[in-house]
Amino acid sequence: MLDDRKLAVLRAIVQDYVSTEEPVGSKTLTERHDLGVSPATIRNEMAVLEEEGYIAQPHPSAGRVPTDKGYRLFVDRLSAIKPLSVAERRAIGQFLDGAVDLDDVINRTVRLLAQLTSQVAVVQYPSLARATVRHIELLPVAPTRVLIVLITSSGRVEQRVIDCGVQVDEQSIAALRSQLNHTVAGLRSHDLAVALADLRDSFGADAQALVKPVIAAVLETVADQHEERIVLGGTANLARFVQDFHGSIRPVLEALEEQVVLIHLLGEAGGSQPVTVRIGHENPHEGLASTSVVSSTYSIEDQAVARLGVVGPTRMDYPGTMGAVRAVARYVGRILAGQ
Amino acid sequence: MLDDRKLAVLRAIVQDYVSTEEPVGSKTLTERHDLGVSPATIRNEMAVLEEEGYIAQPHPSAGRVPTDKGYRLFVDRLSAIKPLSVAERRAIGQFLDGAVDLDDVINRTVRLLAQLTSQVAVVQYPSLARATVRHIELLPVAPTRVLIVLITSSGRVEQRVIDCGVQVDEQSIAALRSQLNHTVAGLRSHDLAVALADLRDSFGADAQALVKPVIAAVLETVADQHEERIVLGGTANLARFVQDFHGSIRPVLEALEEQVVLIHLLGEAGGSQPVTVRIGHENPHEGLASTSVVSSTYSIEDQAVARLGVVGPTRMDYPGTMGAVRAVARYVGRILAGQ
DNA sequence: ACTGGCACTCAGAAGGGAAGAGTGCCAGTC
DNA sequence: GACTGGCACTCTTCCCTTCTGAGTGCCAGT
Repeated sequence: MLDDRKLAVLRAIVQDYVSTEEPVGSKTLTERHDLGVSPATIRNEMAVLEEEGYIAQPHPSAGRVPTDKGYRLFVDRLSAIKPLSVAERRAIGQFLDGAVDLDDVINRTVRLLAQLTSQVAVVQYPSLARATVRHIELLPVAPTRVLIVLITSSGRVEQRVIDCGVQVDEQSIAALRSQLNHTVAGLRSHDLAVALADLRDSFGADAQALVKPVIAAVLETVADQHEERIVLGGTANLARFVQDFHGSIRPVLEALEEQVVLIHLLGEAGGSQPVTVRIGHENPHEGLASTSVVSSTYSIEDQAVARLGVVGPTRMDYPGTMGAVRAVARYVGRILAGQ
Repeated sequence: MLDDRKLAVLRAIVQDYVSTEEPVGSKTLTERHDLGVSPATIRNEMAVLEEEGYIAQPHPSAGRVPTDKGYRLFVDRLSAIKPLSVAERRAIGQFLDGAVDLDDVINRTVRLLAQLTSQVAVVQYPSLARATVRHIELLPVAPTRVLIVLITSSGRVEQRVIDCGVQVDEQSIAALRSQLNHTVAGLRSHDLAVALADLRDSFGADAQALVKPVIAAVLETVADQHEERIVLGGTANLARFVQDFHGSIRPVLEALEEQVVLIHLLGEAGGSQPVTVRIGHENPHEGLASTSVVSSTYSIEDQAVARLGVVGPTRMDYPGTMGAVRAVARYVGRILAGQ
């Protein structure tokens, strides 16, 4: 359907539009790119591209602008991820190496990504579900209340206070703690659930007032996918793209404030590609219809644990952004593995 | 210097400007407010107010707009904090009552404040320095590494991993843990530092490899004022005030992204007033020169622990915002005390 | 299949009143 | 002496028109 020259024209349009922010016409296109044909020929090609829905005209006598479909084709077939420069890579490494703990790594990552891409960065904390439980701590904080602290292999700490209803003594808490830790060691999600259920049933009826809520809370914490923590940074960068968002960045800011939206934003692990791109309306949320999300999974010791990415206008530098996201994802995984 | 009528005029100007978003002239002023005199008289009063620096003209033939100084006078002498309606109070209570833990309380608070005031909300986590340490937990996470978890009376959990350099055994960790907990019980900042130093010296030379870094880390964590966690919400509301910020909300968003700025933003406990207001240039940061910050301390069981507030354009409804901030601060303290 | 040329369209800039809001000042009134 | 009505003046804002330039589609010619 689309011969090589049409693809070359589309590529040129995307590149020009991204860098100039202005609809691109046939004449400027031939001037800036060595396509070897005249504007008139380009016009014919453009007419076809428009008919097929890859480009569009903002108004009748303006140049062309890529559509979501056009960007999609560009990302899939017309461009390659652009590796970062050596200097950039070194800067990333140095910046992340200074981190002292998990929180610090995540915070630094989000700032780094935002700065590197001049866009909004989103970083998810390493997932509980895929991590193993390293330790469970139980602490009485009031006569009937127990604080549960859960430490995972990814260094994440989850806490929760439960109320047992009845008075609980230090001794039974200590007993339960040691049993719990013995049971959970190294287990992942499903196996953990089974093992904990067994453990719960092994306690006598008198201990259930304590054991039952504690184990329920542990299971809930582990299973609770909704508790995914996500950190956002670089929202100020949005201000540079007011025009791309039809004059108001409000809907975008609103979407980014909803935790639920954020969680779905980064999407699922995208099969074989290292970097996933969601363009415009491919995004799940209305307010993000004119944004694109470039995201990637990061892994700790070959275990995919979470995702990170950036949100920007559909008119973004895809190759560069993809390169930055990929590079940062790799480094973060490496840093976290070392901790 | 300023007689009652001039004050009445200033009050009317502030109220009108806040509600209409437009410079207010002498004629409209007499139409909307029952000042009992003609526009010409008002004009004379306005001329004086302008000379004194309470109001200004955006351009020669426009109406008047309050200056920072004008707002200041309005807040200090011309208005009273507006209590929330019963319905609003009930809504606050219900919304916050649903919170399950500290994180949830803080998150709900920030959302609540943002929605209630239609502005950007800022909430600080209860301060470590003023809280007592409820429990310290030590967990070996690797041969030479120990995870320190610190639980404060305000329900906050701080974590840190340290590397002792040498291999440490479970037994000495357990011993140190029980000693630590025995020592810190109920102590606040300064006393805690002294007690911990004593404790450290009481250990033998062979144990110092473990004891020294652990105690140092505990002290650091407790003393570290910079680690104040602050949560932000409702930034989307900024978009509504683009005009107030000379066309770009970028500097504001940037300022709000800097942790350091945020920490200084809420300011210090403001003496006797329940609610502190910082207007325009009174703010410490350049980017916030056309915003005002309304903040308040919140207390847990009469112990002031942290602050919360909102950031909005200087052209804001001060009485209403102050009422909302005060009410939320009270409720949060109450909720946290109950947990 | 490509190109040059031409007529056409339309957004956006530039210019020019006209309207409207607001001001300062002054002379007159209570 | 304080207040008011009136008046001349100053600006912004809005709307209208005009003009320019970029860009298009189409067609006949190479």
